[in-house]
Amino acid sequence: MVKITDVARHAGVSPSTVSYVLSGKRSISARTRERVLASISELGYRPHAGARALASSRSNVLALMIPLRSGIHVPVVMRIATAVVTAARRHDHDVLLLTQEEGVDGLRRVADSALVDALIVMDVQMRDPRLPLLRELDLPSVLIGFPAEPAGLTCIDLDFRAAGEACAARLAALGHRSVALVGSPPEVYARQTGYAQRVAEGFTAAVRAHGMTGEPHPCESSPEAARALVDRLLAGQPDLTGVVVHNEPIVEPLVRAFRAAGRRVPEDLAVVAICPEEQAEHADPPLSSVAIPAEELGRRSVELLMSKLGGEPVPPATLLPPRLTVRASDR
Amino acid sequence: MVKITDVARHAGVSPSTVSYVLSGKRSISARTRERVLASISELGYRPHAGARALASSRSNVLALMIPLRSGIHVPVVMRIATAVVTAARRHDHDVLLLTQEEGVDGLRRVADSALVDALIVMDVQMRDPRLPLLRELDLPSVLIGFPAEPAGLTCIDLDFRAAGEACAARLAALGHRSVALVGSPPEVYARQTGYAQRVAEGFTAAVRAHGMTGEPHPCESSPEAARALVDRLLAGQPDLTGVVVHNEPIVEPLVRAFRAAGRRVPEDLAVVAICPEEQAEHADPPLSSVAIPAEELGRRSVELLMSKLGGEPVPPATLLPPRLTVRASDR
DNA sequence: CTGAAAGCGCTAACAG
DNA sequence: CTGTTAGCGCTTTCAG
Repeated sequence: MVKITDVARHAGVSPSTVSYVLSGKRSISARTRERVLASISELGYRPHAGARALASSRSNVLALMIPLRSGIHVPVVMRIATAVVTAARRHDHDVLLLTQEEGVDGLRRVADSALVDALIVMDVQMRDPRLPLLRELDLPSVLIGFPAEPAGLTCIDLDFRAAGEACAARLAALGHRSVALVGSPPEVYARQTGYAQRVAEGFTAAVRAHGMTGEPHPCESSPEAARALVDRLLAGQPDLTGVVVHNEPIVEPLVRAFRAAGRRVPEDLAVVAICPEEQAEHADPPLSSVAIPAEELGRRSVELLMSKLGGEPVPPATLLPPRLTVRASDR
Repeated sequence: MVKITDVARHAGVSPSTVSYVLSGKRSISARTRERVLASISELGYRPHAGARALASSRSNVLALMIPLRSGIHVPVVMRIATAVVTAARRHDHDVLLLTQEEGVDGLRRVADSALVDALIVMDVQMRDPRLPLLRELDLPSVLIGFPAEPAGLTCIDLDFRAAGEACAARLAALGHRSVALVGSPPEVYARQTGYAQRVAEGFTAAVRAHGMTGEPHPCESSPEAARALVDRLLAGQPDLTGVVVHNEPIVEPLVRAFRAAGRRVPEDLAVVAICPEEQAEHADPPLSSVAIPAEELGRRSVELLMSKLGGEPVPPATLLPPRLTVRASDR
């Protein structure tokens, strides 16, 4: 293994000079920098991560804790994760993967052992058991999602309330009067995951504000559940002409179920979804939708952490505004 | 931060004794072990990962490189990843997440900097550019997937050839004579990803061996592509009565397309899928299928690495035998 | 602008 | 069965 003293000897400088060339923490004459860099690449030098972490008390690793549970949409989690990795690499950091299963102890473990410099936590619940730890830890952290009491934390998410509002407002603007929200599975509401509730709130507020009628309906993520809900919906609300869907796996089964029940989309029924852009584009018909900005969430989480690690202040709350793209599923 | 000397002082022993209590690398009297453990938990001691890595030249971290590309099925990747993390934790290791995007350089980087002790690489191509590095590195590695030339490497995967065979053999046993394989998207074959080819080979061999007729048909992962393929298939092979599908996202669109073309499943057409168990169970009708053993692949990859790290010999190739579960989609 | 040297916290000989 | 001690490879004062 080639080490910093090897590089120093080869370049005819001291180890500290090599270190400073790499870190840029003090000015180095152009000539010695050149020589050092040449030696580094000639010898194929790569600093030992552990040694560096020990000496500098910075591991250059971020922890990302991902959810495993039912009711979450896997592709979105995956996109966020890869966006986090990509963004972290741009800032010369790596990403350690933790699962929700590890819980509070897992976070404490990687923090206390100095394995990581900062934490990103996904799938935040209203009263998340991890919050006390995140507040007391002196490692910076970012939550993707908003708990009930975000004071003292840094949170980022799509503004789901505004998204729910925007979808309902869109239906109102098209002249619909009787609408419905097909929401996340009941267990997602039950465990008080914020985004599901917030969509429902935004939807309900906009329905009221625009003088429409209609309510949120939690729905399991299975085609059968979608079909059953369609039956119930049309029985209880026969004049229904507009639907907002916020439940990725059943977006298409739902459209088919309506079709099977004699409601064509968009001729008889307007559908607006909250789902990943790609899914909306590839649906039949392509869905008017509010996109879930997975890449942006991942990237900006990392950027927030980098600012915090750099000692810069960051906004405690970042709500990404919903962007509604009109496609072919509503009119 | 509480360190090993603090624990040692508190327990009235030397730092090395604390270290040995933790590592178990030499025998400690029950009494001092008790005392040390008590001090550890009382003080909340957690060894500094960097210091430990530096002193022991073991980071206790595994790298997992996941694919990002089109044509791979995200839920399976995610399941493998979480299985790897879970298994790694059982062996007191953590997992560093790398993306395919980082390529060979990424692997070299984490290896050379001693960030990780071992590597797991997914989505292996027939002639994968990462193979030379993996062969020359002195870090243990495991490939999930088989390249054309696996000599000198440790590989594990579902036996996709046997899976293709088993599906075709099942159709043969049911008396079908004219069959087809609906395979992965063309780009997956084009980049010589082994599993797609192997399914096709196994399928073709079994078709021939059982005196049936039928061929593999690559197919894009979109419902339109599935519909188009169904049209072509029925036009060119009107006596078709059995289909093997190996393309997760279009399994259900394909069944619907056949139905729309007047072929009910399973009455007019037998369908056998190669897909995750969960997907097969929830399809309509539930699909007879060969499961993709994501959890087992992740877990056993880790176990192989642990054996290698422990200096034990491991089999160079592990092919998990296909298990066909009969459900309602064939008869 | 550069060097010398003191640790960072832990492990693993070596010594008893 | 336990203690002493010499590093592991790097960063960062302190000195010049």
